[in-house]
Amino acid sequence: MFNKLSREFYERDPITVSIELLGKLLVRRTKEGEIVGRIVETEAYIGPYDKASHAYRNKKTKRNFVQFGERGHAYIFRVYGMHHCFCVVVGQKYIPAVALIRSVEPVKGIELMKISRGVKNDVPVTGLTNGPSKLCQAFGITEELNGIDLCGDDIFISEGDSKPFEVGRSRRIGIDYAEEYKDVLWRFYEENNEFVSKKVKE
DNA sequence: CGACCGATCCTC
DNA sequence: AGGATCGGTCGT
Repeated sequence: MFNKLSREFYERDPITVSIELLGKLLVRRTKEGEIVGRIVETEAYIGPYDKASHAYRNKKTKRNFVQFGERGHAYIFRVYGMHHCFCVVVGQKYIPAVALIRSVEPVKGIELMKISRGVKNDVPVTGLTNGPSKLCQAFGITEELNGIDLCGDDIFISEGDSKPFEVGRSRRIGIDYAEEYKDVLWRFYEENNEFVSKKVKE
């Protein structure tokens, strides 16, 4: 039914993996049911030299230690004291690097997503998962899942269909503090997809 | 040990 | 444009 991505998929160049994650399916299995979204927007963060990365200068902390571990595990962190972001540890082991999943297009479990997001049943589906913290809320992803292996069965990423699409790229969102790294084009998205979180120049 | 602030979202 | 909300991180 699903064709789960292998460990080897994640053990490649972080930029390449971030691009190739577009169009893949994020799958979450809960007791309430299965939730699936098609990944339409990602960002790459490469710890050793990227000033926007939580692991800049290879600094290992209580928050970011998962980035230094096995590839294909989930790095989940809290932002603004109330929201979560979901990343995949990628790249050469054991260099800290991740692909941040910024937006997905709902595929299955839309009713569950609406309940988790706390929105009324008649709201448009476009606002459900178009942002890193929105999709975490929709998928029930919290820091309890930090470090979980995406090669397992509770949450994983699968091959999608092979329909072609155009890849857009831009600066990353919300990292104005990152000096010379705030302008690198490490945000990737599917062109003309209405579930991409926001338009950015360049 | 205290102060600062964010890989965001929502409402005004 | 501004508030919510809190733990990690860093400076003292």
